[in-house]
Amino acid sequence: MLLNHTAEYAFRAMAILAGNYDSGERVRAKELAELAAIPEHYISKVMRHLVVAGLVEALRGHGGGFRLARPPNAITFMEVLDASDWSSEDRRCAFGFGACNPKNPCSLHNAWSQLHGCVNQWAKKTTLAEVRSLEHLHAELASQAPPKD
Amino acid sequence: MLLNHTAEYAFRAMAILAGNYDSGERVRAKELAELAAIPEHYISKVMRHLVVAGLVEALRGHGGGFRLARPPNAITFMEVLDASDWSSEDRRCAFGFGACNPKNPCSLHNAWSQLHGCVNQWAKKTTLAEVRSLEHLHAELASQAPPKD
DNA sequence: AAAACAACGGATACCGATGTCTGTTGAAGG
DNA sequence: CCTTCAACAGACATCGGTATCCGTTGTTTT
Repeated sequence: MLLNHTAEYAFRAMAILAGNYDSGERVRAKELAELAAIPEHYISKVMRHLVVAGLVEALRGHGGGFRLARPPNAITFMEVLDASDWSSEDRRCAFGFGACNPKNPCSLHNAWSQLHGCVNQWAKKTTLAEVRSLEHLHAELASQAPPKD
Repeated sequence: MLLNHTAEYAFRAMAILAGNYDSGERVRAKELAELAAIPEHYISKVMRHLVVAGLVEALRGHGGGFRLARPPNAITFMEVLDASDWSSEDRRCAFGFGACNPKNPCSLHNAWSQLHGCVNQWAKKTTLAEVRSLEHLHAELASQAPPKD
């Protein structure tokens, strides 16, 4: 798999919260766990990372729960990855050579950079607004004359 | 990290073998482990996957060792990933919904597809010939007048 | 003030990926 | 034919990410 569990859980939780952002309401951990298919007793760990990273706002007690700290279009997936202690490790050489750099690259440097570059680029430019395009997508699909199906 | 250890080890080993392809000689597991910084007793696991996948040719006994089964430019990183039981899981929904598809997508479907797409595209089009460009790279750097450094 | 609620935080258990060890099989050289 | 070499194969140990549990803290309601 491309992401570890924690990072994938974070993606899902953020997707739910993004979809719920306009309502302004908070989502409780238990609900969130169910909606995002995250183990109920594990979600607190996942959310904690997102909270301390400042991406999610938490409130305790009656009526408490989680919601995005910013609008979805102001939160990139890169931030979510970083929050989930998923280090992109751009600088680490594939061979573990400390001295590996563009001028004195290890033999994997080129390919390795390309791979990381493509993921990082995606993560930096894609925001949580992308997940909300669902409604639009549905709307578009519905309004457009279906090809032939 | 982007890849699990086994997959990364496989990348490194293949890079070494690719660099050694022209010589036609085989590389013993012990050497390979040292060159690719793979735990000496773990490398047999890594290499076996590559062998059964038909990417690497193994020979036992005196003068034995490993070498690529095909020229580097005929082996894509996707094949290496597949061999390392790194399932790209294109079809799996990020939410675990069996019914998730382009016509009835989950809310992460778009973003998820993009991410996988970018990695898969890279892996499919990039071959082990890429790692050999090292020599060329060095040659180019040497021949070119350095910009200003 | 008390009770209910819900996130926080640490301690612990679990499990699969990773790493180690030992013996076996197959190939080449003497 | 025997020895040596080196990949193969499986059993076992280890480690870290994952998951569970439980008590604590802070907030709201009554």
